[in-house]
Amino acid sequence: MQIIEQKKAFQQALLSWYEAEKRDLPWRRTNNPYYIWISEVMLQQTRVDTVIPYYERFIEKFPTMQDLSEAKEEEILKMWEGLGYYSRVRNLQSGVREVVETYGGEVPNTREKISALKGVGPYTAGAILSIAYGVPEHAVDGNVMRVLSRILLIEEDIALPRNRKIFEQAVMELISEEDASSFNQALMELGAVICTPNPRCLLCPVRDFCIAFEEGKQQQLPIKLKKQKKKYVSLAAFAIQNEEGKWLLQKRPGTGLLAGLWEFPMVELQELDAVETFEKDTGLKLKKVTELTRFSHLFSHITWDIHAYRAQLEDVTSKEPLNFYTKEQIEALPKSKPVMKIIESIDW
DNA sequence: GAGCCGTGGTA
DNA sequence: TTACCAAGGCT
Repeated sequence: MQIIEQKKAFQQALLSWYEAEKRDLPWRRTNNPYYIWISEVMLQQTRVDTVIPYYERFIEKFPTMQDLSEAKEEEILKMWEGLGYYSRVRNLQSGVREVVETYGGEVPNTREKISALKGVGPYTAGAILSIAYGVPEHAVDGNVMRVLSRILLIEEDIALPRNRKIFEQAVMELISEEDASSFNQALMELGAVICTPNPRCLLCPVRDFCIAFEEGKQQQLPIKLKKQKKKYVSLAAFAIQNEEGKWLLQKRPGTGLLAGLWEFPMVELQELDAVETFEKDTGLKLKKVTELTRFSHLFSHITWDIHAYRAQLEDVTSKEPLNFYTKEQIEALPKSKPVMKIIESIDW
């Protein structure tokens, strides 16, 4: 394989470009393994521009692992509000607690130990090891698979998990032992700004090493076959006020979609009328029902069609205790995007 | 291994 | 508007 023979030249071209062109990102100004860890978790399936303000606020609120360890779930969810994939922050806290308790507050520096931490998979383990500690370990994400599939003309389906090891082995062949941190970040940076899905090959620092470019196949790579079908769910949400003007809110279950976030009571609609379905499902009686808004919210795998209503309770005596909150209290609770959209439609 | 788990940007 | 994407991991 010709690129292996030119390994040193490839490394130099890539690293020189990275040193000259790399973006000035907050987490590139530190080697603190805890901060690198936070950034890597936030960056999972999430764009750099989105992450930056969350990262800044998070390390300001929880500057040390001790601080994060002692935080309440409500606090950490609030700091994650709007970022998505909320289990990430619970797993992060769980992993940090384990480091504090088991490793004396020192993030371990071997793949085996660090991979055992909650929320740390093969990519994040390699990223922390190489970026924070300089360990020459692979950190294969979507960028790296796209970049290497082109440079090495790897035509295996990157949607299949078992093909990851092809790319991990390739990185271990090519990685710079002297600067594993910059090498791994450079591959990702290249994928983020040059070797994008629509590649800008004329600006590429390693064009001369790219087999796909040589053969004009860069647009056809990477091969990604799997595509998911979406589910559609129709929901009715009710913003219900009591006599004091407070609003009925409930917390979602601790696992699953939008786990632990707060929302107005919702029911899934089949054929029945929204009010009828709600009263049947909850045992509550509504009055003064008016329509608030209707919109769709797209998740990665589900589409919610939400009908939102404003209402009051006909019968305040309920078997279960109902919790009502003021506008100020609601603003302080962690909420999902759909809920925030409903709130925006309310004429307070 | 396939499905689940958010959100915002982009063509 | 639709579809796909973006520094993945868990079950």
